[in-house]
Amino acid sequence: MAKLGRQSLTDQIVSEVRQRIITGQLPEGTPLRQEKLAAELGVSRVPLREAIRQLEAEGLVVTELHKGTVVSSLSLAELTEMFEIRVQLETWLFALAIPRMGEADFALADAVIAESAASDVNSWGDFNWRFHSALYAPSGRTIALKMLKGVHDNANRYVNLQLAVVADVEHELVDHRNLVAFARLGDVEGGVKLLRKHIETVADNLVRSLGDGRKDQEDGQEDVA
Amino acid sequence: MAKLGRQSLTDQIVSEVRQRIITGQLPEGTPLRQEKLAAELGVSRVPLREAIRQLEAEGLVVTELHKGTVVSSLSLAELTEMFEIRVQLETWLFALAIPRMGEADFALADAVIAESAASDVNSWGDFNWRFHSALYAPSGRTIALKMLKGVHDNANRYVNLQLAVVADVEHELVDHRNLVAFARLGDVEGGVKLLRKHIETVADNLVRSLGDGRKDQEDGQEDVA
DNA sequence: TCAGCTAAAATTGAATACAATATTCCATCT
DNA sequence: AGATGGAATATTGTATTCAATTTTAGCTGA
Repeated sequence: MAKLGRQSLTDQIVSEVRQRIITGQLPEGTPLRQEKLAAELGVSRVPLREAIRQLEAEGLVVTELHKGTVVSSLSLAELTEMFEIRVQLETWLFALAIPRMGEADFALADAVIAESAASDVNSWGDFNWRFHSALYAPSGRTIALKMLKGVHDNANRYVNLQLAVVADVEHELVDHRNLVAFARLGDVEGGVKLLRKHIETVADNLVRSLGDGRKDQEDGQEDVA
Repeated sequence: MAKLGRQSLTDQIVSEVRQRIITGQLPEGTPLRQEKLAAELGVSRVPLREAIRQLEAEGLVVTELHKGTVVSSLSLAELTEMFEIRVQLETWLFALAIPRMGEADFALADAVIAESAASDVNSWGDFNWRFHSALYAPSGRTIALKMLKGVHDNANRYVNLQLAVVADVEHELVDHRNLVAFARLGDVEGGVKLLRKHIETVADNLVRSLGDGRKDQEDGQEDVA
């Protein structure tokens, strides 16, 4: 773990542990043993504990007093809810963004698409966020974007698990290109409609593919409408 | 600061400092001097630093490496955005909740209204959250509710500043009663319409009353539509 | 008076040590 | 064999100490 110049140990630990969770190196339910993990990262427990506080705020880990911290898990219902939240926030942000977008914004989104198309499937989660945030950034809603990033990060570990199916990525790329096309046309209604459908499709595919391995479905929760 | 049985020092510090920020005891821009604050709270700096990490994740404070932590401030644009986010999430949650509400849910909301009507204006922020969360809890969307609580908490410090105007609280109470009435009738469309108007009115009043004292308005941001 | 430099003081970030709590292991009893 | 109790071990939570960085104060020179 390189000591980057202007970054505290705590921040570095947050990034490292978050990455391990998102990539599945630290699967859900894994206890984070402070002594062991601190030794492995070559730091004391103090910055690690601070990092754990932050990761907990992000919902990636859960701590119980005097019992320690485990990597959190999302039920299918919670995962579904996260995509619902994405629909609510992202359709609004996209609608705000489209009338404010210029050629530089389209070019940026196109660049992210090109880069992600040429890249490794394991990087999809990162590129997906970069694409979506590029799409919404012109809205100027910084707080919502920050909240949304948290949602993306949390859902990404499951997205990453599912992406052995490369066909899904191809479909998502097609959608991404079409979203930019609608934005270029200034077609808010069409863009928002596709975005909603895009997110719902991703959610359906993910929940379906994960549903086989998860029998602890919470009740009282409907499908993404 | 009483030592409650099953709560870590860090959690207690989070609550205490959050409360001080929300009530204005720690105004925006105030530096949090770790040594001084830890001494005042009768704890070491270690749990205080952990608490600061959590408060930072909540957006209530901002930390700069090696320079310390200050109570965060929201621009008018950011405050406006928070109410916009509330509109997006709360109208959705309320629409989901109404068909799922039973007499116990209405009674709970009514009880919060009665309690807040009989209470001190300074408690309004807490009661307001309790009311709104009671209204949406039947939706079953726990993640969204948690995110929403963060938004309410952060905006509350400004709500608390403005509430010298008691007339605003009276109007809000009327709206609250009418929201419950719509829910009782199962009128999703009417309820959502009133809720949207309710939140937008609160936002307009707040921004208008704060606008006089804040000349640092961010540009490029529209009014709540 | 202002600018620049240096040392001292203040503050933050992290390591180490100590206290408190939970878990595991072992012995004993039924 | 299973249950119970106690001691040892592991782990977490927090205090104290040390190291690194920033800020402040004072001095000097132009």
